[in-house]
Amino acid sequence: MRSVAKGAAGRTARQCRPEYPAIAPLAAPPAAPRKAASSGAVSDRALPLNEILIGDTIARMAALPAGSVDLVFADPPYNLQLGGELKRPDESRVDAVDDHWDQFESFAAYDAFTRAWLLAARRALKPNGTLFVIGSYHNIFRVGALMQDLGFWILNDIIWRKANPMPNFRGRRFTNAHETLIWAARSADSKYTFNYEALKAGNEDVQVRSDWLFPLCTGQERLKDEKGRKLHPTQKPEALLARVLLSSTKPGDVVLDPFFGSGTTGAVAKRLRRSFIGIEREETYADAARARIDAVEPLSEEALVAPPSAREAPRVAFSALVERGLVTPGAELTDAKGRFRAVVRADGTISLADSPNVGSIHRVGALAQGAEACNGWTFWHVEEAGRRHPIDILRARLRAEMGIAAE
Amino acid sequence: MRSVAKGAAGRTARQCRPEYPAIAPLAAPPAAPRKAASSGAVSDRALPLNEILIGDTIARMAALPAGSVDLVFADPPYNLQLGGELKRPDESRVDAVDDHWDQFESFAAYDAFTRAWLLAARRALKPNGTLFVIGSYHNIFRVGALMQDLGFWILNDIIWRKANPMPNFRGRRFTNAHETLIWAARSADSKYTFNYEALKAGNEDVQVRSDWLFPLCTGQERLKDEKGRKLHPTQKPEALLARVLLSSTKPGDVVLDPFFGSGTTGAVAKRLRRSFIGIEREETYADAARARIDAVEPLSEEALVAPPSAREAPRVAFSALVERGLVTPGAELTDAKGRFRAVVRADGTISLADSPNVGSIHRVGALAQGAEACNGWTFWHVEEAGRRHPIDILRARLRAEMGIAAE
DNA sequence: GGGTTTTCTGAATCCTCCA
DNA sequence: ATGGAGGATTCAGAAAACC
Repeated sequence: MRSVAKGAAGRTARQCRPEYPAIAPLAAPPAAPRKAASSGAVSDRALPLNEILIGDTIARMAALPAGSVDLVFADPPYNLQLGGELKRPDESRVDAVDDHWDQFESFAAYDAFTRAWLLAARRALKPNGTLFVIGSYHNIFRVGALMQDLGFWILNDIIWRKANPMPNFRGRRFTNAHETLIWAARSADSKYTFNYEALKAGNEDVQVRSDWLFPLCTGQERLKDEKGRKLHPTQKPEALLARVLLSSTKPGDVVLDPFFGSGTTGAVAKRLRRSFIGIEREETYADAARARIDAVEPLSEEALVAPPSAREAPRVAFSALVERGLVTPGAELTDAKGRFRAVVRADGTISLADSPNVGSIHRVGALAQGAEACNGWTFWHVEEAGRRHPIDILRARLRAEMGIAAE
Repeated sequence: MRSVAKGAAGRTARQCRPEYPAIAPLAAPPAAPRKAASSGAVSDRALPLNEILIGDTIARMAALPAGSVDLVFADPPYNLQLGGELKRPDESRVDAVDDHWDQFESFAAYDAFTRAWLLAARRALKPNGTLFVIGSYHNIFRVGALMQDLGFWILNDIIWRKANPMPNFRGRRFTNAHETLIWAARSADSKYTFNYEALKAGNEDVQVRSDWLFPLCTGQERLKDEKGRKLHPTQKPEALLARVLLSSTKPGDVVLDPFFGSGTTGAVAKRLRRSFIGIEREETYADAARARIDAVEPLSEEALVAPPSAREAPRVAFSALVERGLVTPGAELTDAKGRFRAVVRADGTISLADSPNVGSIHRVGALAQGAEACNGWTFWHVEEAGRRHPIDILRARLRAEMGIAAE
């Protein structure tokens, strides 16, 4: 890593890892199972896939079939309330976001607008769909509270830590160095998509945290107009969208972006072989987005195949191991240190030695330790060739035999 | 929608506020600026400094003199959606968690509670006071939106990035690795305290960002009960509070914590020579907090001296330099590169070479560059011993002569 | 051409005193 | 209250300009 071994304390700024977290270029199981995009369902055929709809986002969303999209990614107006112009210490002027679409009469007006588009987005979502919204302290609290009011179930709030934020020029506040994303399911009982294993595998085998570090969208990636000025005031970095789509969608899924802008969502969706629906009010932005997306080459399908996911692997009962002969009834199971012993029964239950207790590998494992719960697959071991292995090994062997890859 | 012209844009923000509910009557005594804690003002004498008040926080706050505290730090409860057991703020049970109406009911109850304590805190704050609230996605959005509704002016949202968060055991979400603090002034025109220079100096001379990295409160710092279990479920790390107090208060300031809990705010306030007022409902916590705070030794005053701050240094007019002979009338001033020249006049004004312009060092510096504004102290240079120095050097010399430290 | 320096810019609620 | 003036204030990264 770095050589900034400065004292124990290590303050904030310098402590951030300079390198950006690698995005696993692979994230999701094969597209096949979810046939959303290719199925012949009526509602699907009505979906304007991979198109940019021009007009009022609420009306456009209302015209989509209900329950038809897997993910909504929304980057709504922030309702910045800027004072006079701001200058840098060198007297140059800061190019502020003063576009008309970011101006609202009042918090009440902003709330009404927010409520309306959130409702429309919720209607468009499949029951198991999820929603991401990005914002700053100017608007995100209002958005989050309204989401809760409308029945969205918040899964995480996520911090986009900007590697290179604009400083605070007057020295009157902390550098505003992040934006907030809220990730929510359509309702509390949604069975949403979260590609946990793939994310973890792409993150040096540790869980991905709720704080993400990415640089701003600058340089070549930033779209420019014919005069070389930034085309859109708030273009988001593709890396951010890639993390969003890789974490919460599968290839083939449909992503709706009701504030399409420069089309980052569409570009990343195409690259990652997801479908998108964009809604944008301004033709100028839509035209630029279309050209941008046309130039994108999708990644190869192999690049998008996920590593085997334990969670999504089909359940294999211990009894199946017995049935298939990977464990013989009467075999002895022990814990890792050989302190507890149990005997395998023909029905796939096990019985604890020196006790009348019979039950599942999990239940009996818990009983043996006096614990409330226990993962029998990793607790119990079998001896093979003089070495102890967790029975999870046998399960993996069975899965391999069955030719089960990922899902 | 309004069309906001560039120049007039400044008023946008202010126009948003009038329609919000009127704030509780605030007598808002001007409160002798800094020395509040030590001054003999009547309202101050009534302040229960460095005490823990037992009881309902809203009632207790209402009994404090209005406009009497410099900072409120609040770590409110968020008993929502946790563990399937839903409680209203008054501790009554909410029956059906999945009932949408009840969910709404509980949000409404939480909002009412939040609104009430925020109003009470606002009343207790001095006009130039600020408020920190810490929370997670369960409650922070509601709190933030209500703060805006009540007229608080958000200065920053701050992310406490946990160095060692609890992992997500189910693998169904991102590791919840942060909490959010909202920092807000009592109103948009508050002249709040922000120790910018000191913070920057302690951060390798770069501005402190809005994302702070601290470990959880563990080990010796974590209070334990007689059975060795953690005494309080959400004890905050002292490092976090230290950053809060060091950034937004001066020694001697009064800090109110309406959800005192294990007393971290009090312990840190005492160590940093701030006064505190704690409010806590549970005697057990208050007892532990009292013992904890009693054991704290305040830092030496020297350890708390603020570094020199240009902003707070006494004003010295350029004419004073002329009067004292640090610059002689007729001396030549140039910019750093020697492109512009001006001559010092006896009255402390300067005249631009080859032009009829006469005025202050700032005005003439701006004129010379064709800029709108200019800091003459750093723009203009004098030559001494063959080297060019900004005239700011002379000012520093005069301040030293006058024996003026930096406040 | 290659290495170094300068310039430019990014969702920003960004000053304060005194007359 | 309001206006004018004093004078305080920036980090990282990429691109352009300059040797």
